Amino acid sequence: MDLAAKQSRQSERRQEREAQILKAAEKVFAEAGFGGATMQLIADMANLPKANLHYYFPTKEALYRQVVQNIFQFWLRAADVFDSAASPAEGIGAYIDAKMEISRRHAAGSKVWASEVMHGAPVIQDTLESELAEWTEDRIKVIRQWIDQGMMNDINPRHLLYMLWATTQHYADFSHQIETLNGGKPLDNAAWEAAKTSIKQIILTGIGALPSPPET
Amino acid sequence: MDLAAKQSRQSERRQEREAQILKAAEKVFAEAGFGGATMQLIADMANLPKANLHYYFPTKEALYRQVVQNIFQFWLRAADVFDSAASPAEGIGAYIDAKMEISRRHAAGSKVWASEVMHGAPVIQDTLESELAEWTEDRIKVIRQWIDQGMMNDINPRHLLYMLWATTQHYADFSHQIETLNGGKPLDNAAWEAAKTSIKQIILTGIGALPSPPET
DNA sequence: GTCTATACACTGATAGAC
DNA sequence: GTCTATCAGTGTATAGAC
Repeated sequence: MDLAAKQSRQSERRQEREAQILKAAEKVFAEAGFGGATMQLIADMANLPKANLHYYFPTKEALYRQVVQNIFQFWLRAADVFDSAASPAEGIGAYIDAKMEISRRHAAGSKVWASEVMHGAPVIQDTLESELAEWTEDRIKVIRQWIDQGMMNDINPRHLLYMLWATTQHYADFSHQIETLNGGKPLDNAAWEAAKTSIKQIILTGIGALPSPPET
Repeated sequence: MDLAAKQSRQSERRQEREAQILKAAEKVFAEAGFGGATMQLIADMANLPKANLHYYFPTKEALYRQVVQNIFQFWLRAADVFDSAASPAEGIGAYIDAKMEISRRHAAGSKVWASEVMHGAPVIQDTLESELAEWTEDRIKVIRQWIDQGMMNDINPRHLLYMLWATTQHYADFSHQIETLNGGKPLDNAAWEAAKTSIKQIILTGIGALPSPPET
């Protein structure tokens, strides 16, 4: 076996380990917060000796930084549906569906992001100022176009975006409260569908993006 | 001076100190999380020696517990406007205004609450199961009545409540992100009014609680 | 590359002088 | 009642054996 192949195989093993650690770290950071999480807890969850973590990630903060960055990139990729839509009902509806699916499948990541922002974004402030700000301005332009074309009411695009973020991420960040109010059980398929339907009904009706509001 | 008066004066001083410590603790817990907060940081912010904290609150957890309980009682009291309303537009509109005012004036408290829930509500689980569950069921009944009386569309009351909580608390819990997207400055009076107006416009229109949707 | 043992800093909490 | 000095425990990070 030549050197390149050997390096490649080692690189693969390394990436597997890194992914394994990142997955465990995401869960522990979500459950305990940055300060409450310990390298010992993460190591136990990843089935590795504590010291090995420092071999793959030099410091606790570097590991945390990687977790948060991964989540943010995930958010961004999932928002592509917004642009390719022909109408606000289609674009915003698909965006709500996509974000709700993320809240269901990646609740831990959403919680880490929320915690990071709540504590003043100590490690992703630059990302907020550059990438998120840019993304937001672009989406505001799309919404403005829809308004100008008479496809929806004249609402404030920025606050509409905040409402979309808040409402969808609430089902991840406050999942424990929602479960408690659901009799201690996670929402089942029907309940998740009801949530998506309710959100879309209220918001799409609220911004005048539906042909005729339901007169049920 | 008799004994009762002396005890009363001492009790007053003690309550002042406790309030002083609780205020500092709320801020530190909000900024750093439970694990990231230290008794030293709280003592510094309250201008007291570290050991004195243990004189008023036996443990760090007891102090934290008191902070969270105070916040929850605050939430509950501020929600009275919901019941005394004659219509959904009036009741829900006033509830949105009240919750947005809390998000503006008590952002730190809202963050501590959010963090507590995100981490699985280790200290207020019983409160969630009893007081919050009861409050929620009562409000759902009020909304159901409004629907039955034809004053609003047939939407899912529970998910409407979650949307109201998510949207209003977002302005407190994600205030740092919102500030960053606002050019690094806090929202001014006009921006807060715009937020309240946008939320009420979308939700009240969305649930069919307004006489005629704005055709702007 | 991997893991054991350990260094060093810091935390929550307390004992005891005032 | 208040504060200084200190303890015991724990956390991150690393040195060094294998």
